[in-house]
Amino acid sequence: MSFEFEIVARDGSARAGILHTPHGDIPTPVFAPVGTSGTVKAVPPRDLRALDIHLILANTYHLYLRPGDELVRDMGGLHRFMNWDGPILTDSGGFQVFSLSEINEIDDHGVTFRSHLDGSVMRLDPAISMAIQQNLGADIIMAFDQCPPPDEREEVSAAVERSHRWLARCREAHPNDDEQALFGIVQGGVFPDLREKSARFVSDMDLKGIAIGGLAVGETKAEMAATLDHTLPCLPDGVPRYLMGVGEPDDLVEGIRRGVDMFDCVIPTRLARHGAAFTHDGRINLRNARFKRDEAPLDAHLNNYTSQFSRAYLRHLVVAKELLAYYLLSLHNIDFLARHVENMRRAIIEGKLQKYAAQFLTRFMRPPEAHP
RNA sequence: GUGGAUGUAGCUCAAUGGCAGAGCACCUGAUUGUGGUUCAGGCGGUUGAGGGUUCGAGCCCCUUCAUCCACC
Repeated sequence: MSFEFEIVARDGSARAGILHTPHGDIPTPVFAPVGTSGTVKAVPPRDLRALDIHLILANTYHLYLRPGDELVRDMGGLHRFMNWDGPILTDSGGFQVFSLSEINEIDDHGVTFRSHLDGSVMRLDPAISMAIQQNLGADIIMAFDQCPPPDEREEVSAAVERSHRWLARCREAHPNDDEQALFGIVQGGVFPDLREKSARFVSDMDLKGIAIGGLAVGETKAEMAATLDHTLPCLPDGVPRYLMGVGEPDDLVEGIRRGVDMFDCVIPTRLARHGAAFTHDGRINLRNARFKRDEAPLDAHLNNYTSQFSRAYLRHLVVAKELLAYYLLSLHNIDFLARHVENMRRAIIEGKLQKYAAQFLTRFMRPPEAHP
């Protein structure tokens, strides 16, 4: 059992690689759909395999609250529990503590909070997060960090220091990377000096992977790109870089062309729940009345299971709040992002990433009124 | 046929005789380390019809139409 990362091709700053994990190899760049409660909502493993998904993210915070990490452990671990035999990544639970729960107290040791489910008082700190993630048994686990608003310097600076101390404690609590690889997380908001400082600190920890956190949380796309420009050159070359919580199709382009290897995002399934779909001509909102009698499939340039249904029918399912709407749109949106990343991997190997990126962005970012 | 009640936005309903409103629906937009939510904005009216009183009527008076209920 090992976590080796091989880089198989480069195109400028972008890389294509293979990450070996106990549950299989992950071709990178890779996009990981996110699942609450240990499963990708509305899309079963059978479909994810059919879509050639190589990695999924499961949420530590959600599983900790329900059904509980010890139950998952007793049921044979997350892979067996959700019947997914491919690689799994768990987040630390920290982000949701800050975004979903009512914080009671944050101190240098950890966070006391109230569950958003039943209001009960809970505690999370580096050691607890490591223990939970060990019980869950994912292939890749994340350090417990603090993700503040990205543009308040004092708060960001304090969060960087705190996240660094917490990373050291995670390292102590999780010395064995053979079965589970621990990834550290770079913070620093939109401030270049803080990012550089954090990147160097995390790089010195000799981790199996390094994540860039604290982005896609309210800053502009230009700020995110600039932050990546400041951060990625400070990271070691031979270690996978993971941009957390990203993202939208254009963000994946910007990340990959700068050398990001891994992404996760809720957006394909969240958009599905909101009745929206990715297409090569941009995002569409199926609630729009203009699709009422549209017989075309969602995206003429992406053939998948959902293609056999008309936009008019899918719109009807969305408006009627039918469960099938969430399923079909999730399937389509996950497929869109997976194929998009796969195309970029192939383009890197062929030395044509910039050409692909330019063509993709030109179409995808066209103003809506120009769409067919 | 008699008595009573009710007629206001697509729907359900507000509005001392003083700028005709809300919720839902409909039409847009937002949502980036998951709760289908939520948020922001927009369209929407000859107050059933006709007449009268009044400075001013959705509201008061008369006529009429429609719907519902009760009783012949």
